[in-house]
Amino acid sequence: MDLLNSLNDKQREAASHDKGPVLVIAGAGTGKTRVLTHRIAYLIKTGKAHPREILSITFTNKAANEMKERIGQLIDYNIDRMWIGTFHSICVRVLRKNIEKIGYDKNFVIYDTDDQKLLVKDCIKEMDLDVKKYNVNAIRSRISNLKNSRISPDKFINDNYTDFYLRNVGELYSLYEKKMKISNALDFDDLLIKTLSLFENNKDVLLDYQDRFKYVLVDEYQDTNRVQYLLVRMIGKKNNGESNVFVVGDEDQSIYGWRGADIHNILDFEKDFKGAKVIKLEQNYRSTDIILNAANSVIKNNSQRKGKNLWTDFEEGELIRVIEVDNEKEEAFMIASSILKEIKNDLSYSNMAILYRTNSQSRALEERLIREGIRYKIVGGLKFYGRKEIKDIIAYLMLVQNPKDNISFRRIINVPRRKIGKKTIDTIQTYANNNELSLFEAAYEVRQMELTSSAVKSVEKFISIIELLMVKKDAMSLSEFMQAIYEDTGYKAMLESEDTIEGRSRVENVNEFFSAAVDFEERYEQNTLEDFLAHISLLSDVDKTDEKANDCVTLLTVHSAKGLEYDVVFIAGLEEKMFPIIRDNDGDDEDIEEERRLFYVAVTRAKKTLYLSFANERMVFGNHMYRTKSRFINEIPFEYLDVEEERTYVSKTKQKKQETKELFKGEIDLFSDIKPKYEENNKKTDKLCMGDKVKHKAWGIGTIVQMKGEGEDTMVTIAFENKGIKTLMLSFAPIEKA
DNA sequence: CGATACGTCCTTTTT
DNA sequence: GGACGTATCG
Repeated sequence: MDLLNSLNDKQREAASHDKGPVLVIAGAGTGKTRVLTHRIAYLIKTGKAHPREILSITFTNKAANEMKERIGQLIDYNIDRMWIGTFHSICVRVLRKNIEKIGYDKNFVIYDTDDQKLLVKDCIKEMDLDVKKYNVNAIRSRISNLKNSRISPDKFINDNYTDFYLRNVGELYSLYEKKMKISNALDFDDLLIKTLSLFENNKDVLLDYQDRFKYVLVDEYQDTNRVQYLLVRMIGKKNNGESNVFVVGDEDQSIYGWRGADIHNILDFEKDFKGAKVIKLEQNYRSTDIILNAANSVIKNNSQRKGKNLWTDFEEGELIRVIEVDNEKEEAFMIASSILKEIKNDLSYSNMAILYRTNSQSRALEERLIREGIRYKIVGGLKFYGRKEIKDIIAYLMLVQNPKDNISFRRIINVPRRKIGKKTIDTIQTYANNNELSLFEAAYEVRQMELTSSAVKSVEKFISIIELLMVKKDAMSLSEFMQAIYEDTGYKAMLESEDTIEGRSRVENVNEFFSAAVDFEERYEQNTLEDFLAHISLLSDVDKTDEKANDCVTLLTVHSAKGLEYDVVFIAGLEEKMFPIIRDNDGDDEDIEEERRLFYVAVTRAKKTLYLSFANERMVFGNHMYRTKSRFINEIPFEYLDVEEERTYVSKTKQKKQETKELFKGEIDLFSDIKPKYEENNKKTDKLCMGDKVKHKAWGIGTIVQMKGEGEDTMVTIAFENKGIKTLMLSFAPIEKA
């Protein structure tokens, strides 16, 4: 069949497999997405399955969309009725239809990690516990772990009755669950767990889905957790003993153990699904021989693996460049310089990525990239949807969608200011707690509470605003409704009256959010408010990055980089305690193995060129900390490395650094056509000051609203008339006094 | 009630 | 070095 002609033998064997469970062990870059898309196309084209009989689970929505597209290119069938998406989005789909069967309202909302934290905080306060002893984040992740292990609050409390601290953790867990229920809200874990219990308690519902989905495919199987495994088994294993479960994964790329992912799911697949066929894909089509050998040498230090060895037909390629620097600023400098050098080799920015272990590393890199005029985009980190103004608008949306949502209620009852202060809110909260009501329900009975008449009036006014919006919701399209929210609540007036730099950039953000809603409306048929809310809360960081931002260097964590590839990859911060991250007193072997897998993932993102950098000193919380080279660099055989840079940096005197800077300066200037001469610019520092009008080459006229730093490090924030607020390095910005 | 001023904690990684 | 919470004052 010519559909499968372009595949190699192993890939074809997997794609054309008929009935029965299959585990495809697919090393990095061995074409697993090809196998998945071709398999689906094959199933449909040969008539083995109708699109609606296929359930395909991916790790991100982006991966789902790409797969859909690629299948569409392979065959000429309508595949809209196929289910493809992340575990979470598929569970939402199931729950929207069936959640009433397990005692929730259909209009439930999804709480993200921030919402969860607020809720945990509430619980700690309500139980009058010491905030210092009960760390919100620790409790939150503990609750998450317990939920995923399916340990109930009662059981946990009983098991730990003699331990004061743990017993309280159990009580917090219990209270948290109670509050979630009152708010008719589900957290990320609930989406999976509630689906599981729905299936367990309603066999008929489960049977429907078992019947429907003849073929179940799961990508990134190594990163599934216990609950996800159970879901796959439930839907995949039919009553007649048949199970057409097709999972693809790579135990060497299992990097979500901390989130409950269980590497044993993939290691034990053959036990779990009797008669499973195992197919190994070992030919890599991505990286050079040297990069691959380096990756292999590192990962073989792990014990928890099935074992495989990637190989390639590709040429040997370049040596891996190791860069040793003094600190994170120099690291950023060296990376930026190397990017500019690579640009010379006909590579574009979009072919390059900088990977790091923690999001906080992006700042130093970013500063340098701005300074060198290198376009970049950051995946994750400062999250658009995490901004106050966006969260506020979302809270309004969520409250109208589900009035029981207490977290959202609290968030916006006094934003914009409505003269409803802490005391009033506490009173409502107490009343709500005593009567087992949600805050919104309690607010209706505000007259029964001991409050001043003006407070009562303010609360009632707030209620009527929300009530009106609830009516409007059903009469308007999503985007119209969002506009109504913005105006009716007074939020728009609040932002516009602010008239500060931040205020204006908030207006811009809100507008951007609205255009995202319009976009959503046009793109999807299912485009109600609840669809939109589910959509935005389930987007992954990778999903959120702007595809349209063209020709940019990508900055992202190694976790976010999973599944992606670039010609040139920089891995930054390769120091002990950084990558691998080792927290003070736990030297768990399993943790180190996961870190090593993470490094393996990072290395195998590179197609042609790989840079590894480490700093001898790094700022942590504003303290200088000495660092040593990561063990992972030492695990790569020396013959694959080019450590020349090390010699450049043998001396740590300032003079030596100057020399290196000089060395790169000439090259940098070659490419910086938008960057005027450095010296000339430096003089601007003296001339310009706050409030001055300036003219920018690209952005036109603007006003300086902030200046930070001195001399060549001065940063200016300029409010442009049409282009918004930008922060620039004064010494490099193409601006002049207007 | 709300604005401002300082102290404390923190950081893995994300659906 | 920054987000967030508490203290203090207008």
